[in-house]
Amino acid sequence: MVTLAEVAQHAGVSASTVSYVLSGKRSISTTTRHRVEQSIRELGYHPNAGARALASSKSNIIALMIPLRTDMYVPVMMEIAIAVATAARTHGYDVLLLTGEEGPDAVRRVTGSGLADAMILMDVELDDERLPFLRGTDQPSVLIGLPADTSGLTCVDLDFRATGALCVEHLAMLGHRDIAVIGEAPAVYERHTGFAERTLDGLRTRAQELGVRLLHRPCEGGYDAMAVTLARILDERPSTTGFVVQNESAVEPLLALLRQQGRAIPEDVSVVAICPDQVAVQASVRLTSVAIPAQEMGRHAVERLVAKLDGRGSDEVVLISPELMVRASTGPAPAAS
Amino acid sequence: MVTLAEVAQHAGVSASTVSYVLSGKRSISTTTRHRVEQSIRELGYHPNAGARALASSKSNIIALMIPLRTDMYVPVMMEIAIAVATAARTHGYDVLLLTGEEGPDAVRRVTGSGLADAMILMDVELDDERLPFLRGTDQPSVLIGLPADTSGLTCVDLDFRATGALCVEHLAMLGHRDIAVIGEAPAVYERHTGFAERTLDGLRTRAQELGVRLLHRPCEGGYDAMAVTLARILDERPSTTGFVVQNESAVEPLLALLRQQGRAIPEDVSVVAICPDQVAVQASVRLTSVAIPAQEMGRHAVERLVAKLDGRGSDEVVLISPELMVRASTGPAPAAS
DNA sequence: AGTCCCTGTCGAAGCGCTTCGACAACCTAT
DNA sequence: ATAGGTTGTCGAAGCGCTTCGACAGGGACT
Repeated sequence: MVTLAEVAQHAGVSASTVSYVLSGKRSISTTTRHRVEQSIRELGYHPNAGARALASSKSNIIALMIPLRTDMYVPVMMEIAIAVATAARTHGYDVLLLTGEEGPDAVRRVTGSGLADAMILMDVELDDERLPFLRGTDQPSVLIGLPADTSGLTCVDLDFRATGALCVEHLAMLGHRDIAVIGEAPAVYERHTGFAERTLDGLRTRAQELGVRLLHRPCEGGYDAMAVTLARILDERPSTTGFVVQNESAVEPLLALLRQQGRAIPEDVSVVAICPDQVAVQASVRLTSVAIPAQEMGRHAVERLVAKLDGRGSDEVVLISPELMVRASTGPAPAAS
Repeated sequence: MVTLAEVAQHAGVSASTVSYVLSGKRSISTTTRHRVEQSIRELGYHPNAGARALASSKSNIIALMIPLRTDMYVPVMMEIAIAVATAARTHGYDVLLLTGEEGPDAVRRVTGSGLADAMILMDVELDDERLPFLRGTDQPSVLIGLPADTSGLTCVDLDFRATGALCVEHLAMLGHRDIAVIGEAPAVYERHTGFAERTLDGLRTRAQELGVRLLHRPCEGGYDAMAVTLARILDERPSTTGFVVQNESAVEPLLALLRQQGRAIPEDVSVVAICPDQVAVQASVRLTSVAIPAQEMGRHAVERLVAKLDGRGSDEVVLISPELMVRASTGPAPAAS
């Protein structure tokens, strides 16, 4: 393993000079710089991460805490994770992957050991148990998701309340008066995941404002669960003509079931999905949808974090505005029969 | 930040003693140990990762290189990543997330800087450009996937050849004589991803042995692509009654299309999928499938790697035996009309 | 009583890097 | 010609930990 000292010797300069060439924190003559760079290349030198971290108390690592459960939005999570890793690299950071398993302990461990300089938390619950510790430390952090109390925190998220409102608006505008919401699995609501509740709030509020009737039903993904849920909904409100689907894995089953019952999309019923664009265009009907901008969220989170690490930027909540893309799954409500 | 020295002082022992309590590398009297542990708890001490890495030349970090592209098996990748992270933690390792973006350079960077003690590579191509370097270094590594030449490497993968064979066998046993294979997207074959080619090989070989006719067509995921592909297949071989689907995102579209054409599953046509169990049971028909054991692969990879790091274990190829689970999507071939 | 061997503890030497103060060497402005 | 600034380089201290050799004290032997 090549060390700084060896490079210095090879280039005929002192170790500190090499260090300054690397960091650029002091001016170095062009000749010397070139000579050092040459030696680095020839010897194939890579600075030792541990020594660096020890001497500078900076690890150049960002910890990313992803949820352990895979009961929702797996592709979204993955996409965010990749976006975070990619964005972090462009700023010279590597990403440490933590699963939610250890919970608050992981946060303490990583902070305490100086393993990472900062962290990004995903799947934040409204009253997340990791938050008190995060507020109490000066380790920079960014949440992807929105807890109930955001004071002293930086958060990045899609504006799910606006997303809900947007979906209702779109359907209402098309004349739908009875809208059913296929929500996330009950477990998601039970642990008070912010985005699910906010979406619902947005849906309800706007529905009320527009005088539209709304029926919300949580639903596990999959065909069978969707079949049961749909039957109940149509039983309770046969006049339903608009659907908003939040649970990605319920989308395709819903479409199949509706078709099977002889309800044409979008002639008889309209469906709006909240899902990644890729899902929306790959479905059996090109879905009118509000996209979940995973990439953008990941990138934003890293940028906020790097800003904090550089002493720029402060606590703030970044809500990304939802955009509704009209495709082939929504249309005017059928004339009342 | 609490240091070893502070703990030592608080406990009234020397720093080395605290270190030995932590590592257990020398015997320590029960009294002293308890006193030290008490101090550690009281002061909330966490060993500094950088210092540790520097002094011991071990980072206790495993690098995990995941593919950047998201054109296939996203949930599988995610599940593996989570399994790796979880398994690594139980062995005292953390996981560094690398995207394939940097390619071989990332391997060199991480190895050279001592950032990680070992690495796990996913999405290995048959003739992967990262392999030469991996062979040339003494950094332990495990591949998830199987390259063409496995000499000097440790690999973990599902036995995709056997998987292919198993699918054909099952259909042949049920009397199907004409089988169509819905493969991965063309791009996957173009970059010579091992698993896709091996599966195909397994399918073809067994088909020949059993005297069954096989038609293989790559297919992008999604509804429209599947529709085109299916039309071509049925045009070319109208007598097709068995399908093997490898591309996860083609499964549901295929089912929908078949139904739409009035072909009943499993009365008229049988479908075998190669996909995670979760997908198989959530589909609109409970699918007969060979599961991709993501968790198991991740766990295995970590265990092999830890064995190497402990000086146990050597290069070897672990092929997980496929298991075909019969569900509701396959049945006897219809009598020839 | 003396020898030998454990067991438990300590001190000190690094690990490879960053960073601070020092200081030649040179340039510019008096 | 001299004082005052720059600029480029160096030496040394130290980051917090691991680990090696040393050694005191106490049993178990001869």
